[in-house]
Formats: sequence, structure tokens, C-alpha cells
Amino acid sequence: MYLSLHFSLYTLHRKNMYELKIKKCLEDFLGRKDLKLTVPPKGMKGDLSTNAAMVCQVDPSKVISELEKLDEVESAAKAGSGFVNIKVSDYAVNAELAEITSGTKYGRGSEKGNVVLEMVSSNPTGPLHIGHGRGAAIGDSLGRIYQWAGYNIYKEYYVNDAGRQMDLLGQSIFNRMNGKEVPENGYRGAYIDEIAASMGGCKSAGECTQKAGKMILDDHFRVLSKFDVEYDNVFSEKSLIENGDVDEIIDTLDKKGLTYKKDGALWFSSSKFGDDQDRVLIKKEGELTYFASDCAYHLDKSQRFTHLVNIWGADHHGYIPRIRAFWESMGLDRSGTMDIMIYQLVNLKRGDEKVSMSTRAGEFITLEEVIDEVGKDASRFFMLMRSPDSPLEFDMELAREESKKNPVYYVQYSHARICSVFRKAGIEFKSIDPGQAGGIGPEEREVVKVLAHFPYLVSKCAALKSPHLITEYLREVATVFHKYYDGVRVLGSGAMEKPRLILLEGVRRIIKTGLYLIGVSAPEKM
RNA sequence: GCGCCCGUAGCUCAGCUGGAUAGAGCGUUUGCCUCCGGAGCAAAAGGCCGCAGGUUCGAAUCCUGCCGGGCGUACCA
Repeated sequence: MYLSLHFSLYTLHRKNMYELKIKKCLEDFLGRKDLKLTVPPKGMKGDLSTNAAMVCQVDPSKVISELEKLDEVESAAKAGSGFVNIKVSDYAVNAELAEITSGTKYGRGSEKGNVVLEMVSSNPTGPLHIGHGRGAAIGDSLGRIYQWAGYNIYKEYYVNDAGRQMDLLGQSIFNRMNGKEVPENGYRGAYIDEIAASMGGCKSAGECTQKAGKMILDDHFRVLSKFDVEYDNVFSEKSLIENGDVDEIIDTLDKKGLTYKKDGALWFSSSKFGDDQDRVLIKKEGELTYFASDCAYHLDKSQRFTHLVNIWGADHHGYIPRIRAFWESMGLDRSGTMDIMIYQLVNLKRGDEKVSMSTRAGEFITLEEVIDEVGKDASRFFMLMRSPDSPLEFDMELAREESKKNPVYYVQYSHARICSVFRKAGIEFKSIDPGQAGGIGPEEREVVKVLAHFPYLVSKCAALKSPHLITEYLREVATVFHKYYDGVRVLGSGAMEKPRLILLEGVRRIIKTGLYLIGVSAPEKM
């Protein structure tokens, strides 16, 4: 298993207030901590369900009478299969809603650690494409989720601004500028000519490399900013080479007896640490490999942070064993964690028609073009609708459609609708005391139960590194709200008006927070 | 060949730290606008969870082997 350097998974699963009380009651009574408290399948009676009696092989009626002593539990009952199903009291549901609508910390975690997220890190040799967009959407959302869980987050962009690819870029542009053919394996395409034209002349290929690299990098950040992805730092590969860090790390590996010369190149014995072959650090021409500077970069990060998270496209997954081999060879797995997250690639389409992603001029769709066509919100939401492990089908036609079919609008609409109710009522929520939620009925209960799932959901996203669970959850919240709103009158409902407004505010807050965590706006009007 | 990911409804996919009758959206069929935003709601139909074994009281979930698809397998990144 390459990906074994995880954060400790499943340890930060959070419960809401009433779940915590119930869980603790079970643990104290039965003397163990591995008992489950989950939501029963659809169609089953009860709000929560536990396997405690089954696992501990005790009489369910004993568990039931213990649970029923709690204020949070209205009743509990044995199900045929050995589960105990629990009905949560109205008192607990009201208290939960009051908690959701007070303060701004509902579902926040208190994890400790300094996490560096490395994402996109595209070579500055061409425009960002849709795949980079997925990496950015996943990485940035994960950052927001980790932050919500309590970690300090630092987002870094590693630039491969040295080496052969950059030289090729410079040479390609220089040649075009002077009306010559680009070198073999060089860069082509309309964007190369555009850059050449807008640069205003260079004396040498080296100068072209410099200028073009900066132009393209600036352009990457401009597009990422349009995507609401901002970085804390840009880390230059060149700086590592120039300040001697790369030489130093090679020296260190050398002293550990982990390098050797073969065919004129210097090799790292990565196969001693699980890689399927050894890797070159210095090519026979004397050039450093990207891998060599990557080692230096990862060592540098390990000194600055407690957790490293790298977000890479599936086309880079073959790179994992060697970087992990380096990590282990330095004994770094004992002083911190490194997590490499791989996401599968994106297939663009319009309805049933596939959009070619060939890099030949004219067929290449950039990330910016996608954002401009379907909008930032829809782009980000769509990128996160699937598990990172699954290839993503991105339907541009659906993404720009403004209807219930489009999940982005469906979710955002629920937020706008609630804002509209408050506008209509002429009330600001600040003027309502959430403590007055008391007296909610069965319809409201169903909504609060879904809202109360939020703390668990967010912690699960963080633990599993799966921001896509949020998009799914938001649809669920929106569905339960639209359904509720369709059947219940809020304004002018007498004694129920206030509790119902509090409920709406609860829905609004969860939707808004959830959308924030995936980097999508929560409009008050649409 | 080897490595990683995926195979669940017509389509796109959740679920996979083992648990009750396997879920959602789209598509299809049928209803709901005197009403706080219909950019909405309700209902129906639709499944050997790729195949075969194994572990277990219990498997879509864990293990093994196949089959199918994607990606990777450089002194490119």
C-alpha cells in the first residue's frame, strides 16, 4: 500500500449533541467504545439505531431501559434483527436546532496540526485544463474542510521553473519569434504564438524562458483566482537548486549509502524502500532530474509542517512509490505524515457529445473557457459531484442549465428561497432568539434530523478526504427543505411562525456553510 | 507483463471502518400552480451490486482468482 501514510482515519468522527449523550450512555453502561450509533435505513422506525445489544450480547431490554432514562430519548424499541431503535425526544431536537442557529461553530472541529496542501502545481508551459480544475476544486475544498475540522492550512503551489521542459518552452517561443520551426518535442499551438507576439522580443532563448514562464504562471493564478482558489505560497524549484538544497539532499542520500553510479548517471536505491526500480537523481549529462528537486522540496515541507497532502492527477500516480521511498529512506514517516491523494481524470461532454481533449490547436478547451461558459459555481460543484477515485463526466450542457435538473441551482435555490421568506417577512434573524424553537412538530423534526447530520458529515469528509460527500449531502438538505416548504405554511402560521422561521434559518446556515466548504456561493436572490 | 483506480437501475453515480427491505439524480410514465420564489412538490416503473470461490451468525462492503474498462509503467513531469 503506497498510501499508508494517512492521517489517522476515523478518529475524528463527530457526533451532534444528542448523539454524544446517547453514545456516552451506551459506552458507560456497557463498558466499551466500539458501539455504533447510526441512522436506520429508510422505512425503519426510529431516529437512531444501535447495534450495542447485539455486539455485547446483552438483553436489549436492559439497553432500552437505560437509554430511556435520558432526556434525549423519548423511547427505544427492539427491532427484529437485534438492533435497538431510538426515538429522539422533542426536547433534544429543539435543543439541536437552537445550537445550529446560535453562533457560528456548529460542526466545527478542534483537530491540531499544520497541514500543507500542494495542488495543481502545473508546469508553466501551457494553459490550465479541466483536469487541473478538478485538482484545484478537490484541493481547495479539502483545505476548507480541514480548516473547518480545526487544522491550520497552508496552500502551496510548487513551480517546476527549472529543467528541460522550461528550456524547451523558451526555445520554442524564441524560434517562433524569429520565424523558425519549433524544436523536436517542443511546444506548439496558438498560445505559443500569442505569447511570442505579446512578449515584445527577446535576445535569447533563455530570456524567453524567463519571461514566458512568468507570464504563464501569472496566467495560472489569474484563472485559479477566477475559480476562487488562492494560494499562501508559490514555491520555486529553481530556488531549491540555486540555494544548494538539492545538492545537499543528494549528498545526504550518498552518505547513507543509498546512491550509486551506473551508465554515467547517479541513482537512488529507491527499490530498497518499495519502489519497483531505482531512480535517477543526476542524468548522465549532469542535469538534475525533477525527482531530485522533488526530494528536496518534500524534505523542506516536512520541516515546516506536521502533515503534507499532495493532490495529484491519476496520470502521476506512478510517481508515488519513488517519492514515498525517499520519504522512508529519510525516516520521515516517523516524524510526520505524507498523504498523496490521486484523483481520476475528467471527460468533458456536451449532452451526449464528447468534447475532444486533444492538445492540437482548436480542440483544446482550457479551464478558463469552462469557467466562462458554465460559471464558477457550477464548475466547482460539478467537479466535486463524484468520488476522486472515479473518472468524472463533466456535462457542460447540464452545468449551464438553470433548472431543477442542475443540482447546483437546486441547492442554491433553497438558500435564495429562504432569504426571500425573511425578506417578505421583513425580519432579520438577529431579532429572533433561537431558544424559542420549542414546540416544533413532526414535519420540522424530519428537517432538523438531516441538519443534525452535518457535524458527522464534515468530519467524514475530512477523514476520508472526500469533498464529494458534501455535494450529496447538500442535495439531501435541499430536498428535505423543498419538501417541507411545499407542505407547510411559514408566514402567518400563528404560534408556529417563530419556530418555523428558526428552522428555515437552520437550513439556510447549513446550506451556506456546506456551499462555502466546496467553494460555491450561496446567493440571496437568483 | 507489472502497479494503481473503476465495474451497483436504461444513463451518470452514492453507499464499501461488514449489519436490518441496496439508494440518489437524470431519463420514462402519471399527478400537483387562487398559496411565503413552480429554478418547486408527490407517485409509479426500473437491480443475479462484473463472474467464481473463501472468511463470517451476517458480504455491494473483507480475502483470493478470473473477466472487462481507464491510467501509469522514461536518464519527461
